[in-house]
Amino acid sequence: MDTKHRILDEALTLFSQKGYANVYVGEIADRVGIKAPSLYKHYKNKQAIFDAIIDEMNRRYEEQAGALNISGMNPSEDASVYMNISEDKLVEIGLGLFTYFLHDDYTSRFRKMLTIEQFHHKEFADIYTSQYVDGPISYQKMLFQLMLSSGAFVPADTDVMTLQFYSPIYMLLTLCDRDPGREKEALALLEKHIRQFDRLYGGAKE
Amino acid sequence: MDTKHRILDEALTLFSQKGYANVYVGEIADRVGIKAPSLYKHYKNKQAIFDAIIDEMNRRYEEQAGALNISGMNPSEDASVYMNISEDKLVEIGLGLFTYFLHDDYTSRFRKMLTIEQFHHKEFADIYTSQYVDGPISYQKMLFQLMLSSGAFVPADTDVMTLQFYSPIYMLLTLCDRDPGREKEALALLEKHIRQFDRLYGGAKE
DNA sequence: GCGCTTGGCTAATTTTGATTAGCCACATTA
DNA sequence: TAATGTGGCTAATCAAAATTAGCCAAGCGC
Repeated sequence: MDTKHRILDEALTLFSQKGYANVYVGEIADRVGIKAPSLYKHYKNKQAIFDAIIDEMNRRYEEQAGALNISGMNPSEDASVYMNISEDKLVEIGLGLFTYFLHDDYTSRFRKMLTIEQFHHKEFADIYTSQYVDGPISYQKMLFQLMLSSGAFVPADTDVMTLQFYSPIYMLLTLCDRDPGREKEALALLEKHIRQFDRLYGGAKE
Repeated sequence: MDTKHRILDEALTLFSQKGYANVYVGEIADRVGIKAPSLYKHYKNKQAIFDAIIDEMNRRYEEQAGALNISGMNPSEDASVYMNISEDKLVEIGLGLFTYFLHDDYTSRFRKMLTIEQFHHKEFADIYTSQYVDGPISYQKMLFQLMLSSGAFVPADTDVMTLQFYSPIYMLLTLCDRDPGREKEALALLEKHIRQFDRLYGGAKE
């Protein structure tokens, strides 16, 4: 009954490992436990499977963007919540973001697929950038602005602060995508980074 | 006469845009200005073209590593050269690295190819990591250690310092690979980052 | 209990792209 | 200048994958 979803799921896994062109429909079928021609009962052709993955991705993206708008853009109710954000809290935020991105089942496979296809399809490049660069950065920036305005940090350019906070997360994320064995090392380094970050910028605290 | 090189060159360009599997030998031939079967006068098959690119890449890599060994690993002659490294000098180093990586004709295409193929071939993942993560980081780290030991910076964990210095360069590099239109913005941000970095860590200076 | 839809299968068929065969012109050289 | 090697071309051929045809069983609504 949900063979249709299983197909998408296995296809995404394969596309994220080998890229669209290296995956044969027979391979997808195998994983699902059916024969290749049966796939065509569910999708018009290979391309349609790919497109369905993109659609699903867009759906989730909008869903998530919506959620962020509610919880993120509107915390003006009480900015002081952020004032006393502790070093530990910052570590939690940073490592949480990293861990979520790295391990979330869907997200991580999708990110790898985007990585592989980004230079081929412009739309993928755009999605990638908004999802893994501009998105997180604008969210973090908003946080830092709040924290700054409530005096939690030494005054500084928030663009730079955000860049400095986030880019290690990003770099280590892509590193672990390539080599999952280095996750532990990455986490340790990331924690040191964030504590150091807090020390460098948090001079004005308490 | 040097059709053989032209083939490699065009192939690399195409592989870096679409990935090995999406490039047809006829396409490479077209670009070179010959017919597909003529390619086989120069290379045994498509795979051989690919392999030749890798070989060439390895050749350059070793060449470059050799050069670094001479100019980089052995500057113990006079560490004090680094003591007074100025903010401007640091900016120059950072932006120089960024600009070189981004624009060097061969390097940039090769990096994109690695990006596309990294999850498919483990060897590529390794090359990528050593070339764009571990390599630059260990080099930078060495620099910072020298600078620290000569008192140019406030004492700090060099792993973290290096991570913080380099990862913005890395992130913006991959951003510009995806979207060259953002180079100017990236450069400006990077310069601000490095000046800020210097301010944060350089407290002990002069 | 019958006609219909769903989703699976096997056995073609088609397409596409890589590769080979075999011919030819030109240049080099013994 | 004949022999040979090089690098190009057109016209096959091959192989691999995608896709289609056509059959069948199970489930289901009337």
